[in-house]
Amino acid sequence: MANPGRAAAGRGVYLDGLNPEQREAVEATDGPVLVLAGAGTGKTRVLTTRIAHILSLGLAWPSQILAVTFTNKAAREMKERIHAMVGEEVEGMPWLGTFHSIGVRMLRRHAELVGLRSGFTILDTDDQIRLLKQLLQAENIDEKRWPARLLANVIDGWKNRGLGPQQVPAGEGASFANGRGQKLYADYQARLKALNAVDFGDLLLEGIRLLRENPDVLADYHRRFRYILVDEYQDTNVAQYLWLRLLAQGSRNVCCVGDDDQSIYGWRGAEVDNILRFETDFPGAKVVRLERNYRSTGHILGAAAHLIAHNEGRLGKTLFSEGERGERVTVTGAWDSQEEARAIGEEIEQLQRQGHALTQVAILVRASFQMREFEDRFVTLGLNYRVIGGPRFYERAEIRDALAYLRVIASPSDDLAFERIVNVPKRGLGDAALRQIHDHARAAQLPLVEAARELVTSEELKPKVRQTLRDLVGSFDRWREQMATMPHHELAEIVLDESGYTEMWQKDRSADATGRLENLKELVRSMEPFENLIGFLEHISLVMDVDGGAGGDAVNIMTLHSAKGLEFDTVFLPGWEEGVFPNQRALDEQGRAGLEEERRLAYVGLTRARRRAKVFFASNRRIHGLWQSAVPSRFLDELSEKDVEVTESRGGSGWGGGQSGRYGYGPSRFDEAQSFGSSYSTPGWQRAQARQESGRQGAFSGGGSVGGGFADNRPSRFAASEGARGRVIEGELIAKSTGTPARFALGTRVFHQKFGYGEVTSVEGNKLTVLFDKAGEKKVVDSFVEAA
DNA sequence: GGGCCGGCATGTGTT
DNA sequence: ATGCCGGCCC
Repeated sequence: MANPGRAAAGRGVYLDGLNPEQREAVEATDGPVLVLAGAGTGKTRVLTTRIAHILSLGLAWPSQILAVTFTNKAAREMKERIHAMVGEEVEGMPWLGTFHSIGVRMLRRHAELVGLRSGFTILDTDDQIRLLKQLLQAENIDEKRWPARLLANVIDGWKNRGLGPQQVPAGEGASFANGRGQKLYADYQARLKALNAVDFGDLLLEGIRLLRENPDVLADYHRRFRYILVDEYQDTNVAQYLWLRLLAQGSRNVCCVGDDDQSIYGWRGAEVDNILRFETDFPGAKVVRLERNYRSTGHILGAAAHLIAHNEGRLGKTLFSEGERGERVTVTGAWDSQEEARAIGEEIEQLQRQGHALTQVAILVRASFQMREFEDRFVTLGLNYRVIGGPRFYERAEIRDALAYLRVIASPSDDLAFERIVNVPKRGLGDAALRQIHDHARAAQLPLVEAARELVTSEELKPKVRQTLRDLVGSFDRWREQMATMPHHELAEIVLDESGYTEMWQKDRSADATGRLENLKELVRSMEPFENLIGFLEHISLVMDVDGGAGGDAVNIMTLHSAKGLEFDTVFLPGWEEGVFPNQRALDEQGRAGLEEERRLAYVGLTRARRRAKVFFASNRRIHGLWQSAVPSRFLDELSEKDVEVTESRGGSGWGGGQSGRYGYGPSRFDEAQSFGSSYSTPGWQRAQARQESGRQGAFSGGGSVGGGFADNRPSRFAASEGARGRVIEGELIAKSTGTPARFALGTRVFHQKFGYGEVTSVEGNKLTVLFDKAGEKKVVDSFVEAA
């Protein structure tokens, strides 16, 4: 099977350093393979090395490999890593990307076969909902009772399961608006076709239809794709599974990598069953388990393993590590959520004093409302933090408005974009005018812009409205002409200016207006690298993400969901209370399945930690403005005792337990408060109080600009810095092991504020291991020591 | 057409 | 407690 000619060049160099299981997964190129890759077992490495291996053996050309991921970030990383291994060839991997980007690629090539034209637009959630709203209005459905948002979810759910309007089970079509769900779905699809548009779900669903209804096209892809690789297989939904299965029927060389224990997206349509059933779906499949963990210490793995063992219906893996056992997982109770935040803040300051980088610390919460407490606390302490996740750049209203202008310029038939900005800024083209344009468009079978163009030559509109609309149409014509002669980012600036859009925000005196103007500038800047406007718009319809700078040294705050795939030295896991985590709604709506997914989420959280995992719970928490007392999470009891240390909250008031049984399960070893003395006079507490008084200036002037935390009406450092940055990506979170020249050589004598004098015994990028004369061996970041 | 008030929900979130 | 949306009034 190997092609000796190509294999000769540097054979197997890339295989060095793989463990036997990883190597097995890489080398099993033929037939179906399922790689069950536990947390921190080198999953990405296996995937990328496998591709390098296939290329290096000459088994396939880069263009003959289909490699799918869920996120752009994952695709980007994979590209980079393959590139590092095999060089230029990766440029020729046109089929490495997200399910959706590959879906678009296929649909654009064969658009006419599914009733589209090749230049179809891709609607995002916002457009989708506005469209559905129109349909609901047309049907006279009470939007209060049946919100468009809900319908969008219902339709997405159907699409996730690979169901077209005709395939919706009868009972379910009735579930929305008294049985009108299915009809609305059908109407919606018809509207999309009329608009020459698709939504995200269609990118797969129409892809499936394309392959099913056109055997020649399918056969073509079968010939093309000699190898198929899928990342995060546990997150695939039914539609993705069907799509993959169709394509994999060709070569049958399909390799899926995933971890059933990390399936946390069931609520979004992911089917754990896909991974559980792999061997049935692909008979003769080889299953490789990666269980050797390179990330976490023994105690962390032990606690996580014991927890996840409470789930049924797993494929079963047991992670092991050859590293040290390390520190036990700590469990700390606090009186309320404020004390929890205070205790965590103190532990972080402690770590900071010991020389730990804040980028290596993360707080992982179940729900975003928990973040606020930490933000407040950290602002008070002057501790830098960054919130990862949250509203994304391209979802901001001002960005979407600006994009709508550009969309209308690029494709005059984009009615949804036109509707969005026809009266933004306010120019007197309200509902009445828009309705007239709509009516004419429907009668004349024209896009809205064209209908408007005709309408202004008639007497139908009021003179004032007619003039405004004529000007607007004229502006779009002018901008469209300029598109040919002018760099697109300059055009964007002109459009925002001449349309009055920039001015609208300049006049706006609300607190976030400056931030929005910043965002618009950032948008214009982000357009520069693209070849032209069309290219830019195509990119952002699929990549609703912007690379934010990594920012300075700051604590990472994010949800457990967005932490998947990341790792940190120290992980704080607050809010382990019944109702919060496991989340009550997950239990109510999904029962046992919901509980198991919550448990997997806990497992994901624990396994993000390399060296320290610190779990917290509070007895009282304010939820929706009401103080509620809570019971420690059942997950606490599911951590193995030998791996856990129950510590005292620094605030020291314990949690006043004794409320177990409220949720109908047994007593907990965390019910009793006896291990928590009331020690309000601990040094930490005194210091915290001192800080609260004197430390205020630190909150506002302290350190880098990463910290946000100002609520809406406070000075907009938040909006201007963090706000513009949006999502932060993984890249910088892991300490660099190469690249930066080491500041200290082995054997150098150094001095550390806390540990005193010592000698460098190992160097890993910016991380040093130092044998201190008094304090013994410690790992420190190089910026915290100086040459002695 | 614009601004104010009241009702309602308020898990996780990629493409 | 808080924010968002829709309805209602000027």
